[in-house]
Parts: sequence; C-alpha cells; structure tokens
Amino acid sequence: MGSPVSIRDVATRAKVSVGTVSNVLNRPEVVAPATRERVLGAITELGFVRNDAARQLRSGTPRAIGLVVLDVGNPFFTDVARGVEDTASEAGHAVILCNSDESARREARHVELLAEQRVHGVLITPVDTDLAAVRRLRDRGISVVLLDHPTDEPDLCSVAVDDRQGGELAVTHLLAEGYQRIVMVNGPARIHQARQRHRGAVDAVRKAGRSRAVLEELVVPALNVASGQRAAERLLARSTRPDAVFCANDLLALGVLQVLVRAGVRVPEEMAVVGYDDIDFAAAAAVPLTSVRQPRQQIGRTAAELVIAETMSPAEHEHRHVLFAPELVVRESSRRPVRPRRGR
Amino acid sequence: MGSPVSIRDVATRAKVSVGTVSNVLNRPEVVAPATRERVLGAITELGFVRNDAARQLRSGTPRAIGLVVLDVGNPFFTDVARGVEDTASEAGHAVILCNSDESARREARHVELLAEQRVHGVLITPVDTDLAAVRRLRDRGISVVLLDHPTDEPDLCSVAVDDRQGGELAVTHLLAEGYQRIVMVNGPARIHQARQRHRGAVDAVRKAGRSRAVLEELVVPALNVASGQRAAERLLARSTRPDAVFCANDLLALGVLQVLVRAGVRVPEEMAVVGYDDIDFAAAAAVPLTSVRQPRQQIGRTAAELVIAETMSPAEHEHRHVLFAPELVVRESSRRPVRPRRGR
DNA sequence: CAGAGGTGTTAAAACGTTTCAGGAGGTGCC
DNA sequence: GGCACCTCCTGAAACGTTTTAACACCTCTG
Repeated sequence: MGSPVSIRDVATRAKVSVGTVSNVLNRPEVVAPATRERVLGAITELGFVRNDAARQLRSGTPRAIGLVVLDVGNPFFTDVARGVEDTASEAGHAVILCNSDESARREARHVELLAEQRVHGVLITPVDTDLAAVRRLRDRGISVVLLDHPTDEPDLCSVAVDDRQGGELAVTHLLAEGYQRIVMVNGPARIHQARQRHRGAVDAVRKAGRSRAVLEELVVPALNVASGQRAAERLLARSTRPDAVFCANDLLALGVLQVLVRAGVRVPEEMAVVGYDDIDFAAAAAVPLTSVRQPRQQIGRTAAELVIAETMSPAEHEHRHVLFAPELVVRESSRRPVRPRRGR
Repeated sequence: MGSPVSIRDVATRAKVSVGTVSNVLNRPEVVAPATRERVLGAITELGFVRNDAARQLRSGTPRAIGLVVLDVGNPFFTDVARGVEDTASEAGHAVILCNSDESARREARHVELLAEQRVHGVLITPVDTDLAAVRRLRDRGISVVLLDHPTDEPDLCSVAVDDRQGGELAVTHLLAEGYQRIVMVNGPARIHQARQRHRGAVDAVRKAGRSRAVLEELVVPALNVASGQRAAERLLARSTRPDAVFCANDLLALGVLQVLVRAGVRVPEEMAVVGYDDIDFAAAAAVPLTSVRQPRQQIGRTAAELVIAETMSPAEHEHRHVLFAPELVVRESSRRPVRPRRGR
C-alpha cells in the first residue's frame, strides 16, 4: 500500500514525542540509547521515510545542487557530471542533471525549475555569453558556478580549461612535427570554446614565426561526427590538400579520420589529424588520435566544491576563477614518421 | 541579496489575500483580469519564485520523476535519458538523473534519496536481478518502471528490448553471409543482457542447423573498449582464428575493430565484426560497424509515459511489459564481398 | 535539605504553500 | 423589495518536518 507514514506515526508507535523522533534522525547523540533504539525500531517497522519537502521547508537548507550542461550525449559533459556527482554525494547532496541541448529556451525552463526547487547552487555551462539566465539565478540568491566558460565577472566562480592554450599546444605540436599547411575545422564563432581554441592556434603559428606555415579555418555548423565527415570530404575534393587537420573537438576529428581512412589517405603520412577533448574513443580510433586532454572529472569536482563552499559560508566566500591547463596527448595520428616518406 | 520573498509578500504588495495569489498561480481563470494583472505585476516586481517544497508538502503531488541508470557514460543510457526527459518535461515534470555505476551501494543511496524526495515515480535499470531496491520503492507506494530489464513481475511495468532476438538477428546474419567460426565476445553472466544476447546467438546457430558452424563464447570482465582490445589480441594470438566476432556491445566491438585494423587484418574479408547498440560511433568507425539497433529514445519515452500514467490513476492502471524489437543495421564490417577472395 | 547543574524529553511555533468553506457585493427575476 | 444566484475574493486550516524554550527528573555539592 501507499505510505503516508509520518514522523508522528513513528512517535506514537515508539511512545515518544515527534521532537524526539526528529532528534533521533538529526542529532542521534542527544537522545538516550534506549529511546533511540525504540525509535529506530519503530521507523523500520513502519517503513518510515523522511519527507524531504517538509524538511527543506522548515530547515531552509536544500540538499540538491543543479547541473545544467549543453549536451548530455557528449562524453565531456558526462565525465564532468561524474566528478560533480562524486563530491556532491560525499557532501550529502543530490545532483539534478539538466540538459539544455544548446537551446536558450530549454535552459531557461530548467533554470526556472531549479530556482523553484531552491537548490543549493547551480553549475552551468551557459548557452549564451550574455549570462542572462545566470544573472537571474544570482538575483534570487542562488550561488552559481560557471562551467567551462571562463569569465571575469567578479561575483561568480568559474571553472574552465584554458582553451587558448589548448589550441596553441595542438598547433605548436603539428608545426614541430613539420606540418605546414594546417586547416582548423572549427565550430561556429558563437561557441566560446571554438573561438578560444582558434586564437590559440593562431598564436602558435605566430610564435613559430615560420613564414611557410599557413593556418586556415574551416567553420562547420555543429561539433559532431557528421560535420567532421563533411568537412573531410570537402578537404579531399581540393586540388591542394592540407597536410594536417586540427579539429575543435574529437567528434569532428573522428568524422574526419573515418573519411580519410576510407578514402585511403594515409594518416599521418599524408595528413595528420589532431582532436580536442581526448574522449575514450580517441585512443580507440582506427588510427589512435592525438588529442588535447582536459581534466574532466576534476573540473566537475572542483566546481562542486566551489558551489558547496560558497553556500556554506556565503559571507566570507571569495569568488575564484579556476583555470586548468590542458595537456596534449600525442598518438599516432600526428606523429611524423622518423624516416622520410616511404615508397618512392 | 537573497530572496526570501514569499507569496505573502506578493499578496500585501498587490493588496489581495494569499489565497488569491495562489489562484493566480494555479488557476488563473477564476480570478478577475484586473486583479490578475495586479498580482502578476507584483510577482515580477518582487522577483517572486514559488517554493516547490512548500507546494509539494501541501499539495502532495510531486513534480519530479527519478531515473537511475547503470552508466551515464554509456550513449545507450544518455539516449534513453533524452527520451525520458522529453516526455517528462512535456508533462511538466523534472527528471532527476542518477548514476548507479553498477554499484548496488550507490543504487541504494540514490533510491533512498528519491524516496525522500517523494518523486512521482522511478525509472530504473536495476543493478541486481533480485530487485530488492525496487521492491522497497514499491512498498513505499512509489511506482516503478523497469528499464531494459525484462521481467514477468505482475505488479511492475517494464520497458525493454528483446535481447535474445537481437543476438539471434546478429548471428543469423553472420551465418547467412557465410561465416562459420564465430566467437561471441560477451560480458559476465551476471549481466542480464549479456546472457540473453548469448542465448539468441545460440538459437541462431541451432536454427541454422548447419553442422559446420561453431559458436564460442569469450567472456570479458567489462563491456568497454579496453576489454574489446584485449579480447581481440587474444583472438589474434590463436593458431586458428575465427572468421567472425559478435560483440555484446559496440564499445567491445570498437575495441576489437581497432586492434584488427591496426594488425592489418582485413575487415570483413578475413574477419567480420558485429556490435550491439548502434551508438553514433558505430557508423563512424574505421570500418563502419554492423550493429543491432535499439529504439533508445523511444524506450525512454515509453517508460516515462507508463510511469506518469500509473501515478495519474494508480487504481485502474494495468501493468504492462513492453518489449521492443531490435533491428539489425548492416554495414561494411560484416558484409561478405560478393566476389570470392581478391588477390591470388 | 536547598540549590545548582546536568540529562532527556516535550509541546508548540514556525516554514510557504494549497485548498476549502464561506462572505461580500452585484445582478436579475418575481 | 425580497430572494436567488452569480462572480470574486478572503481567512484559516492543513501538509510533515525542524527548532526552541521550557520542563521534569536525577545527581551532586555544600
């Protein structure tokens, strides 16, 4: 049957007052062992489960934090989510995971919902750079940590990875391996990460100061496998092909790689490929993929720690902007063979 | 500043009673347009946000449903989650997504949390077959739908895909293409899906009735890329290799495929590979992967519909066991070339 | 034996909503 | 003018907890 069993039922059963039951639940040490046992007995006998709504209403301290990501299908975010969940559940918080799917409307709806739930705090990768939704949350007194979206806003925490440095790492590596004609397959400029990674790539070329190296940007509408495939097809159709491709994320790179492999283009001899994110599949691709790794779980953990710290002591909390350093993982797809070209 | 603005503040501001504000919020049609506007004005001016805890406490009707999956990193589950979220948010429900990570302890903790939240219902892929956690939820009057875990339990709904049929589809296809020595790379027997898919594979061989075809099972500890790689290495080390590999999921298959491609084994000429789940990466692999597709989003949608229907009218609800049919997607990795072997 | 200082328990007041019985005021009908 | 019937609004009770002040009882101290 249903279970409308409340703390009051437990109290009568154990022949104590409701206050005592509440104490057993929340501060067991203040109640005498004998009564404590009696109450616990009643609880299990009746199958009592605390009603969190009432608890929250009275105590004012919620037990959930919200996490709003751009795309649950993206392994990057699922890893971040895992990190968040780890530290959150250690602190006794539930995580409400929301998927904005890069839609401002969905984001707004989710944010509204989280506000109504009176969550402890919200970790969010905002859809737009204007941060309208984020501002509204803050105005309602909910602490917010920006995820993977660096900012200078003084009244917000943020946790991100230095995308510009990541782009620079990738292209510097390609130049060092001797590649000259590099195409960056990039997402649309409205995506913050895409812009930064491209800037880093430009930095690399500039710093190398070699006049022969050229970097071109090829913009695709979405950061997924299909877009990568189409981009590769376009590159193959050219009369002079690039000798290296740097992709704004691994999904693009896998799409590119597949088309190249199937077209018989040797990777990396004829064309190198570098991705970004180092998702699990990167290492398992037909040609293991060089990629820029981000400390994904750690991003999640750090963000969760920040939001919990802020809500614990809002007064003396100092907003921090954590910027992790990316790391280049070199694999076969971009390693110039030691010997000069084989065959001829 | 914080926002301890309650319905009462709105009421005084709009010079009405709290009851009227509540009516504006929940049944706007019963209040006169003029007052309605006045109240709405006050709401936006004060930045009022409903406190869901209080609402739930009083009304007794929660607005969230729980979803407990084995692995958020697995694309199968993220697609299911997407389906769940779609129909749930249409019905005005939030989705609390929990990751049990195949750990009974984590599952128990999440289930406890969901029970305390008094969620509308729970969709769960149970870690164990004994369904202890599920029973406890039901005892507390929370409706449960089993996800991807077929059952005959008469007091539960379930939504799943016919894994046995899927296994049979895959192996029947391999046999039809002329493959003879088939190895199934499978997960441990405690995983329900692994058992069923293997049974289906056995069915296929039996039905084909061809005495020359052999099916062997190679059990690996986990259903991931690394396990697939190790399995393929073991197969390659043998003196007589199989001519086809059927993997219990796509992650395994991708691992196998990678090792084969790198070792120079031609796929499918020398060895065919078939996966299971048809994740996005399957089509984008070096050799596009034949796989068994499951209607993932539809599983999620159907499950959400069932749990919502059940909680709407628990009395006349009839528990259903929905079993979707899998579909074989044939790609290059298992298509026997029309001509006999090339070369020689 | 009075008072001080524990310890363990209780009763009642909150928390912010929804809901419901009922009241005020207006309109139409006989 | 009395009555019935609307429409719109109000006031208060209830939901299940946590929290706090107060109380009862015991033990120790002087």
